Amino acid sequence: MAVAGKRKLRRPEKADANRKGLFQAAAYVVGKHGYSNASIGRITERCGLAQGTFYLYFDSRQDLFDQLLPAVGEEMIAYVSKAVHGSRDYFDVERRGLSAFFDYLTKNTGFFRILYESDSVSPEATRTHYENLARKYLKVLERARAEHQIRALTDVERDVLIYVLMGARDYLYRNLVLRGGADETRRNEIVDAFVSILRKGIGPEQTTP
Amino acid sequence: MAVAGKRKLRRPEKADANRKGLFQAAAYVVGKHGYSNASIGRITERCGLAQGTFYLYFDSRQDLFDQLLPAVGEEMIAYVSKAVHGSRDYFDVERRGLSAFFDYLTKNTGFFRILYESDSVSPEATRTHYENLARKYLKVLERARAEHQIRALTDVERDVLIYVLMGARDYLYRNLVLRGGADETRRNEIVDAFVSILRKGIGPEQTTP
Amino acid sequence: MAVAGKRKLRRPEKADANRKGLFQAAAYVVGKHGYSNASIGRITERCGLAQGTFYLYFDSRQDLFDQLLPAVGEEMIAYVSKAVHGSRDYFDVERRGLSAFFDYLTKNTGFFRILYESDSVSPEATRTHYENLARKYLKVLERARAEHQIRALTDVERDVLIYVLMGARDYLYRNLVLRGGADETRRNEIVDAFVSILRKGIGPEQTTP
Amino acid sequence: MAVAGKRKLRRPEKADANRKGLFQAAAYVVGKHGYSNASIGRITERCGLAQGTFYLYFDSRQDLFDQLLPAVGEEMIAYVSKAVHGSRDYFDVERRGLSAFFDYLTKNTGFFRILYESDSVSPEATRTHYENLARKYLKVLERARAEHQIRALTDVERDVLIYVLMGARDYLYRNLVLRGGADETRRNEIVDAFVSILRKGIGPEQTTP
DNA sequence: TATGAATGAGGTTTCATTCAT
DNA sequence: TATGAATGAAACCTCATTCAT
Repeated sequence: MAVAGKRKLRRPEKADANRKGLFQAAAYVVGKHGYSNASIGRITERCGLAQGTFYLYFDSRQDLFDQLLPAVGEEMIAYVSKAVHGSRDYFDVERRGLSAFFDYLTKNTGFFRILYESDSVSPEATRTHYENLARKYLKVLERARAEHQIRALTDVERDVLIYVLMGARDYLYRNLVLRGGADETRRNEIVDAFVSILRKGIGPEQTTP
Repeated sequence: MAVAGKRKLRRPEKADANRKGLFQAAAYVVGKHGYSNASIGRITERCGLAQGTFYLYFDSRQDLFDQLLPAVGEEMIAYVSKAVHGSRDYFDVERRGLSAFFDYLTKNTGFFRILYESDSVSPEATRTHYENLARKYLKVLERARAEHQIRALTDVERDVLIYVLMGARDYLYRNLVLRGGADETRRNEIVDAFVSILRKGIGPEQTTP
Repeated sequence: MAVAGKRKLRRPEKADANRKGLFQAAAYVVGKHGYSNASIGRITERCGLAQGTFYLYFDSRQDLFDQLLPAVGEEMIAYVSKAVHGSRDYFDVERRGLSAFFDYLTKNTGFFRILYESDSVSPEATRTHYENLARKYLKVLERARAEHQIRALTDVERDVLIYVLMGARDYLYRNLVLRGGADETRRNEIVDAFVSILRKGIGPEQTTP
Repeated sequence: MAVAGKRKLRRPEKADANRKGLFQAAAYVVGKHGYSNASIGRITERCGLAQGTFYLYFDSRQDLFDQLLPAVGEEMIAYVSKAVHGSRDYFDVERRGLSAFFDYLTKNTGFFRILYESDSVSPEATRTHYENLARKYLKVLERARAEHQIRALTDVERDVLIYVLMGARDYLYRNLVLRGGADETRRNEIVDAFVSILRKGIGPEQTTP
């Protein structure tokens, strides 16, 4: 006690801590039980606050839900961004990116559920998240093209590509990694196969005469 | 009365009708209000049955949810299958398939929600649905390969491809068609762009010396 | 049990009984604790039903409050009407009416509170009640005039009179009877004094030269 | 700073200002939303104080309510008193008094609600208010009698009269002015009709042989 | 087989009051 | 003296499920 000093939080710091605590608790609870079972009671209990306190930080349960995915989404994006830093070329970015995505979701299974249920609970939040994501993809693709690492794409091809890439990460994780229970070796195979298809497509072999 | 006959449904027929009625009502209500707001009351009201009657056909609300997506999913699959019948080659199948998928979801916006929320409400049902779908894709791919319309794929490439295709349909519809409000022209462009990427990939152009 | 027969209520009878039971319980609870403390829990507990059952008979708490005063008001009006039946003339009607009103409120102290708080809780209900009452007064006054028991009144005088009469009953009860704790003798004096003022007014005596 | 002086309120002055500010805010909030919706939060917010500060000036919410009506009631009484000053005779006092009462309530609709709901929230406050009022009436009547402007009244007649007058103001305002939406002309008619009834009563005309 | 009244747990939200700052 | 974050007890309402008819 005499030693302390550090442990005591000033008023505004405490407020920040509570807010963050509620976000974390919400992420945990929604990730584990789904939005519809994420009651205020469960959330506040988990971070040691009273139910009423919740309303000092959020207008309503919906208000929290509207902010949840964008908040946790940034974290995921940051994780993946960091992982792809220093890649050799565009296809290396995709390889590392998909791999890091698998990693992140494996470690944060909750994020998975937050993401997938968000669409029905808060379309707005979902839209924001996907826009954040799309912006990221766009930047990467533009640079890749500038450096002639990928072929020229029409505008619509580029838009389509962005969502194909997003969808791929999602579906590959859900169906092959999570449901398929893929170990590291298998995950690497998956990643390689994906990059191979992405690079070459699946058109028939050119028979050079 | 004893004479009657035509108009009156026999016992098992009536039971079947009720069961089907409940499914349809559930599809409508879940599609419109989401699983969590699909109360037994709303569902039974919509098909003119009493609340209690529900439990003669389903063990519980969950039991219904576990059966709902596979049931309505078959319809969607049938719709798409029919649309691709008579295609020229594999890429024509993909073209028509994606187009038909867009059509179906545009006409049956309810299906959309049943599908996307299903994952959190009944993972089992979702798994079944995606398995049905994967089987379909597999058959098509095998035949395409047999007829040399696509290049040779490793086993893992084939698995990856299947889920990339599924994810693409999902994400393209959600983000470009639905959210983007694409008209028919734009939808055709999207479909073409997708098939083009699928066929050729996005690797850099080969510069022939 | 073998004897029974009478005790068992048929379905629709029971529904009626429940509805009436809720009304009575509500009248009691509101009369005793006021509208704002008349929780659904208290009301249903008092008539031995579950909280949820309440909503089979009323859309909401407000819905009940919107119906409460008119319902109990009719009872009061009927009580007073019966008491004035067979009066000698108009002033006898007023005398007996006021007396009966005092009686009714003394026996049903709850009514008092239901009436006075109703204005802020359900203006609609209050309006309905006062309209019912005004109609009653009007009829009595018209007949009194037809039989030349009161002097000719202008239209606005008649309107004013009606509300003066209503207000008098209210204020005399509240201030002299209830608060003043009047016994029967005193109550009779009050009634007589009121009728005397009503009949003669308070203008200065005519000094006949 | 040390120099200052004028603008800064001394300690007790500031306390007084806060107290008065809370009263005013409470009058506004109760008048607009009713007692049951007059939360401490709303009241303090309106006068720019913190919630906790409330408890430096009042023991509890109830404590405030117990003082509110008498406080604002004085203002109304003062308004009416001023308006009747200089009247010709007693009936002129009643005429001007009723008229001023209508005026005051029309301008201060909030007072209306404070008054009518007060009975259930704080019977004590209500009693005090009506006693203040009754004293006023008594004085006026005594002088009127002394000057032979009204006929002789028994003690009980006088008591009854006081509450009939009070009830009349209340009911006429509520039902004919407020609900009836009376304009100035109509209001004057109402006032005149009331005074006429008050003066002459409604007994049948004397037919002088 | 079919009904629908009845249940009661559980959810979100409000708010008077306290207390460390 | 003044603050406002924190509390936690209700309150209203919904709904899956049961069961007597």
